[in-house]
Amino acid sequence: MAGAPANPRERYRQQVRDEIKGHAWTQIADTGASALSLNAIAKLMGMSGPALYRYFANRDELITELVLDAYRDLAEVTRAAAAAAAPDDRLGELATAIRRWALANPHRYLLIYGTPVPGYAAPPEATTIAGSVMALLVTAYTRLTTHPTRSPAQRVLEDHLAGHQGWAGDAAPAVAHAALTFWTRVHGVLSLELAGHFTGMGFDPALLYAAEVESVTSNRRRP
Amino acid sequence: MAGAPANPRERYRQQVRDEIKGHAWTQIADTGASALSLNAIAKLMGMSGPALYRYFANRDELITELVLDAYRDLAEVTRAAAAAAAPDDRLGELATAIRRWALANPHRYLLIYGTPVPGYAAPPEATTIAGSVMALLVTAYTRLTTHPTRSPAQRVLEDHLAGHQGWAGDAAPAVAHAALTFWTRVHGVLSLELAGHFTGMGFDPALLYAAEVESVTSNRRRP
DNA sequence: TAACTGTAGTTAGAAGCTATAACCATAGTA
DNA sequence: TACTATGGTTATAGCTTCTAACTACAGTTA
Repeated sequence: MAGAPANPRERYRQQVRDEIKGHAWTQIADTGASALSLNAIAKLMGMSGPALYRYFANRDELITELVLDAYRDLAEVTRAAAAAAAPDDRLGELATAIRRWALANPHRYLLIYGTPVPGYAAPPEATTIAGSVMALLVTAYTRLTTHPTRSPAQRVLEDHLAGHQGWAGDAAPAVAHAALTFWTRVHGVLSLELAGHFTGMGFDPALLYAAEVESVTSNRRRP
Repeated sequence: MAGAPANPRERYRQQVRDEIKGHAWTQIADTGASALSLNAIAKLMGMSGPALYRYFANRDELITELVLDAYRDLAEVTRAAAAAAAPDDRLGELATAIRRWALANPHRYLLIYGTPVPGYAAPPEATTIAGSVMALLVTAYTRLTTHPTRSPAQRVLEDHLAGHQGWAGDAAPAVAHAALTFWTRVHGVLSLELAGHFTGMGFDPALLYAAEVESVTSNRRRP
C-alpha cells in the first residue's frame, strides 16, 4: 500500500495498519462509516481497545486514511480505463469503469462523494487526487471538438468558465464545461442509485445511466 | 406542524416535540446528523437525559421525524412553486425553487438525498412524499411534448420505461424519462455543491446549475 | 554476548453516549 | 375531592473514544 518497509519494525507496523483498514472497510460495509468502531476492530484482531491508538491517532485519522485509499483506488481505476481505451471510446469506457467501481464499492464511493462529515476536512491530498480524475476527463474531452449548438445558459457558463477554470488548465471553456457536466450527470445517477432512491421505482438504473452518459458524449466530433 | 391540539396535554406534548426538533436541527447543522445527541438536546432544554424518551422512542424515531419534516417542507415548496408558475415556466420555476430550498437548508437536503444512515430505513411515508414531488415533475412535463431526436440509448431507456414506470402513472415514457433526468441532473449539481466538492474550483455553481436546468427544459415544445 | 531503548501491548479510568427500570409529583379529569 | 395517566426524576447497564501509567519484549548497539 505504501512505500518501502525499511525496518522490520516499520514493516510490521504497515501490516497491522493494513489489517486494521481491512477490518474497517468490512465494518463500514455493513454498519456504515458513521458507526465505525475502533474498539470492535481491536477485538476482531484479538487485541484490546487502546492498542489501536498506537497505529492511528484517533478515529478521524483512520477515516481520513480510508478516504485517501478510496480516492487512490478510484483514480487508479479511471486511469487504467482511460489508458486501455481507444481515444474515441475513452469517455464511454471511463463512464462504465466509474459505474462498475461505484457499484462494487458503494461505501467507498459514498465516503468520497456522499454527505461530508461536518467538522471533518478532507486532506489536501484528497482534492489533489480528485483533480487528477478531473484532468483525465478534461484530456479525454480535449481530443474532441465540442460543438453542439450552444444554448444561452451554456454560453453564459462557458464565458464565465473562461476566467474561472484553473482546475482545467488551458483547455477550452467548452471542454471544461463538458468535463464538469460529465461529472455531475454521472454522479447524479450514481449517488441516487447507491443511496437507494430508485428502489421501488422498478426501472433499471443501468439504462438511465447509459442514456445520461450518451447525452454527455454524443454531439461531439473529432477534429 | 401537525393537526389539531385537542387536549391541553397533547398540545403541550406537541410544543415540546417541536422544540426538541428545533434543537435537533441546529445540532445537525453544526455537528451533523450522525452525531446527533439526545442527551445534549435534553440538557439544552434544561431537563435531564431520559426525559426525551417520553417524546421519542429512540434516536431513530427522532431522525425519522426530521426526515419526514424535511420531505414535507420540500414537497410544499415545490408544490407552491409549481402552482404559482405559468405552465410554460413551470419547470424552470421548480428548478429554482428546489435550488433555493437546498441552499437555504443544506442539511435538510442532505438528510433526504445524502448518504443514507446505515441501519436506518426510510418510512414508507417518505417515499410517498418523494413520489408526490416526482408527480409534480411528471405533470409539468406532460404539458409539453418532448421530442428531441431520440438517441439510441434514449430509445432503449424509454422502451424499457414503457413497462417499468409505475411511479409515473400512464404518462408517456418520454415524459417519465424527462422527469427522471430532471431529477438526476439537478441532484448531481446540487449534491456536489452542498458537499463542497466545487469549492476551490473557482467557478460559480449557479451558472452550471442554470446550464443543466436548461439542458433538461429546452428542446421541448407545447403540443 | 550483554545491556539498552523504543515500541507494542496491557489494564484502569474519565467522560460521553443510548436506552431501560423504578420511582415520584402533579396536571387534567371524573 | 380523589384518581390516574403523564412528565419528569435518578440509578444503572453497556457501549463508545481516548488518556495515563505500566509491562514486556524486539531490534539495535556497544
